[in-house]
Amino acid sequence: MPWRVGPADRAAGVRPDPYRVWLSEVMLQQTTVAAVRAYFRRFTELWPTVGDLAAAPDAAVMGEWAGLGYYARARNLLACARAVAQRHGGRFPDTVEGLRALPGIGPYTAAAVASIAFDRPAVVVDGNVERVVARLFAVETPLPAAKAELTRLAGLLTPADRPGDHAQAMMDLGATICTPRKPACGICPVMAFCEGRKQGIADDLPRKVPKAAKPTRQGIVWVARRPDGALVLERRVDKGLLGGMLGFPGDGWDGAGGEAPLSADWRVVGEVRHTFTHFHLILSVAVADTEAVPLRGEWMAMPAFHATDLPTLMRKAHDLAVAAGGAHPPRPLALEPMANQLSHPVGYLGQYESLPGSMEGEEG
DNA sequence: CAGCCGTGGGC
DNA sequence: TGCCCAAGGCT
Repeated sequence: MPWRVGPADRAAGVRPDPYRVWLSEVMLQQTTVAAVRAYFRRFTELWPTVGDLAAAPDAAVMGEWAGLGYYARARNLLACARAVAQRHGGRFPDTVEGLRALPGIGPYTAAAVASIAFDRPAVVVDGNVERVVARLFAVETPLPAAKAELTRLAGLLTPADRPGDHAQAMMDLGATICTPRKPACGICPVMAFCEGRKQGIADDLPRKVPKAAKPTRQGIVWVARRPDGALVLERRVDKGLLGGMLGFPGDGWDGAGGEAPLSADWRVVGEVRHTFTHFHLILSVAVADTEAVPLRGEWMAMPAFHATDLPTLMRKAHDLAVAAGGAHPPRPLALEPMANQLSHPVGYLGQYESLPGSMEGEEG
């Protein structure tokens, strides 16, 4: 990833830019590297410093985050940037405690930024580290109950020397070798010390409590289309599902209830299926061609609004509604590819700076 | 502290 | 195709 500092620079005392480390760590919360890469590039192009981000309009940041998910992260990202700019003079705190006090920065992100950006000996525990440590010490207690014990054990491994490199090495080990399924124990640099492998249970660790089944909800969104291509959209409240994001007015599929945003000849043109973290959704998409003034939301059109500003569920509804013909067939809109379809995974092995044990000194 | 909160890729 | 999953934080 672009925030990484090469061995020569690191030897010269160069540390990664805390802003870029923080931004990438927030984006990587519960999100894959492949999905993050294009977003990280775009954000740092638009807003090279935390001050630039702090000065950005809410709608611009939410629109750029669209498609990445967990939208509270984007709201907290902006709140954090503004706090750093206004209360810390544009510099990130260089301690775990200082970082932890900022919005959207929890135990993991505080430790990661303190460790990677400031070389503090913080104990960095993400899902990768939990897995690596559970296997190394053959911890059979299921998560999340095992969390405290895994953190304690991870602390035993954290060195005073080069803690930032250690943290990244642990996470890289989990991402590339000590993987959730079919770990590559044969090429693991620490296989000799792995109690899980010795006991033949590494593949099954860490154990986790089974998750509840997802219910299926149903609902509808209304897509009002104007002859000039404008659509009726509304900004969702800053909490809950898709909070703070643009969307089409909908009914009670999210529990809020509601009616069509305006009176018109609504036609259901199809349905969209989407799965959220804790439920499946079957969403009917109704379309009407009208120029009426909406009771909810407002008419929006390019360039102020772009389809890529929508979260994925709404993007699906948008694409279906725009593709559906009507009394006033809209001009064909060029559907831009979603940003995260432009990125491709690349191997991490070439980026290793160091790993404990046999991979020490191996450079990319 | 358990529930809430997205998404796309792998199998 | 459908199910399962993965680099947290907030309340």
